[in-house]
Amino acid sequence: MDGSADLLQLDSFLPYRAARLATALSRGLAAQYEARYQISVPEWRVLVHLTQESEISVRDIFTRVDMDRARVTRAVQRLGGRGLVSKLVNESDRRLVRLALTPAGRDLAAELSRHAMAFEARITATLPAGSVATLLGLFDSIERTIDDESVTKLDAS
Amino acid sequence: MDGSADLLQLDSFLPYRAARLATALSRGLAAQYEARYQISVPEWRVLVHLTQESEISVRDIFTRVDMDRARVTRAVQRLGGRGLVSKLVNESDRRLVRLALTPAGRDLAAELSRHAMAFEARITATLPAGSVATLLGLFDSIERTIDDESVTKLDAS
DNA sequence: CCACAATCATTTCAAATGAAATGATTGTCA
DNA sequence: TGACAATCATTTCATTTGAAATGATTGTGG
Repeated sequence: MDGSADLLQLDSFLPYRAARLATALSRGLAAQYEARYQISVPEWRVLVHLTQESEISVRDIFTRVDMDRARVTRAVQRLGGRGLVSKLVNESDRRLVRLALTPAGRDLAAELSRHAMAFEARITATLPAGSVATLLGLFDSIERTIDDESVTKLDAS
Repeated sequence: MDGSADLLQLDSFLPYRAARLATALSRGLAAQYEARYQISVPEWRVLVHLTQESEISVRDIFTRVDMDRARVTRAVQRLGGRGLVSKLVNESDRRLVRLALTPAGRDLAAELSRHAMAFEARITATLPAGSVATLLGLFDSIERTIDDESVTKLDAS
């Protein structure tokens, strides 16, 4: 009856802490590449994603990388203008675009990857062994639960 | 010598996964209140922060809540216009503003808190016991390491 | 085969964002 | 005390964002 249960503790509230962590990591990482290579966060994501597989479409990227279509399109435009990414029409389905790294883009992406891995290594070096695996596993679980929740809602409508 | 070490695996890259998790949680939470109460994410943060302590300034909020001054100012303006937050001049230092919840703001904040806690409970219910404490502890460590890193850089300049 | 829905990428446009400038007030130190 | 730096909140302005509209192409049911 003391009412304490209806006061949210922001500092231990997971969505808020996740947002704070993501911002801190994103800023820390961007400090490694933004000024030096003139690459924005959306551009970084597109470049690194193109490293994973070649010959993919705009849709392939934005469904996996948590950016909407417009953001991917604009990042690709800037990267294309700098000769880092090539755009060809997919002849078997002319609605799709075939994106790929140019040689210059591949070089830059490799450079960015090195900085990114070094940054992550510095961050995780201070954590107990196995922490990253623990984090990734919990992140997976949480994302699945959120997906289920929104699907459930859609069903009810 | 096979070169695999210089390819970043995006799906297990902590900054990327943290960003994805934060977006998913933020969207899932916002779905609980945005449409129903006409409250944006920055407004939500200001309201809930005002729940923690009363009589605080714009600066108090944006230093703790990971939004810049302009964003806090604008959120407060909207909340003030709806009669949810009051703004008074701090007489002991007339540069500062004394922000506080109005009775209507207090009611709404309590309502939002309930939804938020219920949402978090649904998310964490599926996780192993103690997971949230583990997550928060690791988040703390990572944030400290990032702070140290940027401080180190400033020292060198 | 052909109308119509669906999908893809881009563009448009209004709103949000954040860095820098501004105005007001307070702290400092000579 | 009085000039000057520092701090607070707000505003300005150029850029970014994302929802919706558009145009182009492909899938589908009759």
